[in-house]
Amino acid sequence: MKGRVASPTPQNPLEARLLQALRDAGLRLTVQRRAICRYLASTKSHPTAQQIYNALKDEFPSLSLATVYNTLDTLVRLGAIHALGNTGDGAIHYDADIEPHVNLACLQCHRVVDLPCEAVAELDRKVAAESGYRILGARLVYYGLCPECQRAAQQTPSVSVAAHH
Amino acid sequence: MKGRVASPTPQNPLEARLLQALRDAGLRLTVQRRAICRYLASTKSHPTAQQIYNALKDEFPSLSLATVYNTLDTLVRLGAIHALGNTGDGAIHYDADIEPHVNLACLQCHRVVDLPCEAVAELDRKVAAESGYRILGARLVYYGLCPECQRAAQQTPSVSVAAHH
DNA sequence: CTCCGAAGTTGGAATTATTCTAAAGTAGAA
DNA sequence: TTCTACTTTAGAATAATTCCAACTTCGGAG
Ligand SMILES: [Mn+2]
Ligand SMILES: [Mn+2]
Ligand SMILES: [Zn+2]
Ligand SMILES: [Zn+2]
Repeated sequence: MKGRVASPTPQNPLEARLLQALRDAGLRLTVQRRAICRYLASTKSHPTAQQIYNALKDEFPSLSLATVYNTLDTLVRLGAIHALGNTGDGAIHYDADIEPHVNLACLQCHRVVDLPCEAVAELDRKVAAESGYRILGARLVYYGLCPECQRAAQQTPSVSVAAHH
Repeated sequence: MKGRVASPTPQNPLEARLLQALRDAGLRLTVQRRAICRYLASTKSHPTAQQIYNALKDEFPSLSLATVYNTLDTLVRLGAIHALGNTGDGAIHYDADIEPHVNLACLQCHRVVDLPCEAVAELDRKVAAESGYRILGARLVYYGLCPECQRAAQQTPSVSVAAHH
């Protein structure tokens, strides 16, 4: 049968990689960490800590936002996920996909999408070889206005780039 | 003679570009904005708002931190400088050099240095051509431990990556 | 040259994402 | 099962950034 509550070996390879990173570091695989890893691996939305918390609090009512922050920080320090930074909404967005690619962030709607790009792999190699740094992660983001928000801006040409208030 | 108080046409091409971006946008070239642009163009240190403020407050005692934030925001929105994000010190670092290059951020000492890289120009072109976004800026950062901080970490192997407190 | 309105600056208050804390819970080795 | 170091938790604390309303400055009209 396909019953049983939880699958000990996750099908999602992204999720498996995150859990393995925790294991390799000698850290415990708690329910909370599993849930956060599962959520990170399940979405391409580049979520913030608050978004992860909101997505999980129904299933795990005792989950604390502090745990989400702690886990994200741990995963970033392990190099298992990337911290892309703020996209205009004041919160840091995270990316569980560490395969070489470029991220496009919209300053208007705050969404982040991926752009496959072979040149990034070359970049990774060059940085690893020449920088002398111990690299933990990358933040490869181009920011601006997505196609939809550009259209929306044209229909309401009221505020120019110079306008503050 | 080489007297006179201020040079109307700055020698630094980076500074000239920042001022021209403000002019082109129809914005006023105030003393504060000039000073902030001059400082941004004068350093390769990828400063934060507070660092810029600290560097200028002796020369401009009335300068407000709010003005530094406003000006940085304006320059970012014009695409004249890049917002690289937080490097572990909780503050956003800015880069007045928008020529294609990679930035290396150290999570320990919070310094950011440049790594020239021709592959980035290709990346820029690809993103401009294929993304459909109106690109305002880029945040091309690899983060980790700089050579110096790696050495320091070896001599004090007390706290591993797993240690929180 | 003087006046006026828009744009810009200022200091301090307000906001809020993130971090800190100490107490309570639990994974996992033995 | 037992033990303990590692984790989680709720809430307080921190501090970067934004907001605000009053004041100043700039550049053009008259
Ligand atoms: Mn991505
Ligand atoms: Mn740089
Ligand atoms: Zn958008
Ligand atoms: Zn360092």
